[in-house]
Amino acid sequence: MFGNITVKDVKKHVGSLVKTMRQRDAITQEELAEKLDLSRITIQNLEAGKNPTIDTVLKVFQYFDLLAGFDSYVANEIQNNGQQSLY
Amino acid sequence: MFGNITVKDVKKHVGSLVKTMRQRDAITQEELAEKLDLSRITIQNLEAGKNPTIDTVLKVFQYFDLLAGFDSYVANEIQNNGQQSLY
DNA sequence: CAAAAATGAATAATATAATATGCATTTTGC
DNA sequence: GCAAAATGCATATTATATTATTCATTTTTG
Repeated sequence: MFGNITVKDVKKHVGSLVKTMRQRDAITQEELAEKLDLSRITIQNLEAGKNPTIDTVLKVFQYFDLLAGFDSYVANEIQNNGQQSLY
Repeated sequence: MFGNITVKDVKKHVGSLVKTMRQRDAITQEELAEKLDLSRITIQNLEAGKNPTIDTVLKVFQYFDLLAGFDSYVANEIQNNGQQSLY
């Protein structure tokens, strides 16, 4: 089969999300980096789909108000998988 | 106000998710690490809410079949935020 | 179009994630 | 209860993410 998502794909998509949000708010990589106490290069690498730390990703998510939503997503997965279905 | 989710909180929750999935499948940290070509310490730190790379997180997600779902989540956020609402 | 700003990308230095090892504690299975 | 396995945690080393700097290219805007 094909259509299998790879880790690399997802990193690219996370980068695209950051770029999308940043452009929506019309701020530069430099401005975003300053606000989050990161360097412009880190933002650039993130947007380019490199391998950031989860801290970097979550700080950006927090800035764009995506953190609570992501947390809920994780909590939901725990709920769905923590206990085997009864059926 | 209170109830604000922090980056640290989310890292803890991601760690909890991994531990939950691993225990559901009844495999050890060592076994999971071997399968993903990571060390037991990396799995342990991940579960403990330390600061892993996104590669580590996504490899684990992939193993537990959470990767496509997460990718869809990201794609959805791009859709929701890429263009300002018309209303 | 021209100037300025922003981005992509490379190199080198620093900070830190990933790793190996060892040991104490906890959990599991008999 | 006891032995074995699994986990938590500490230190030291290695690999790599982050950073600073620089320059080429692209995009913006006046």
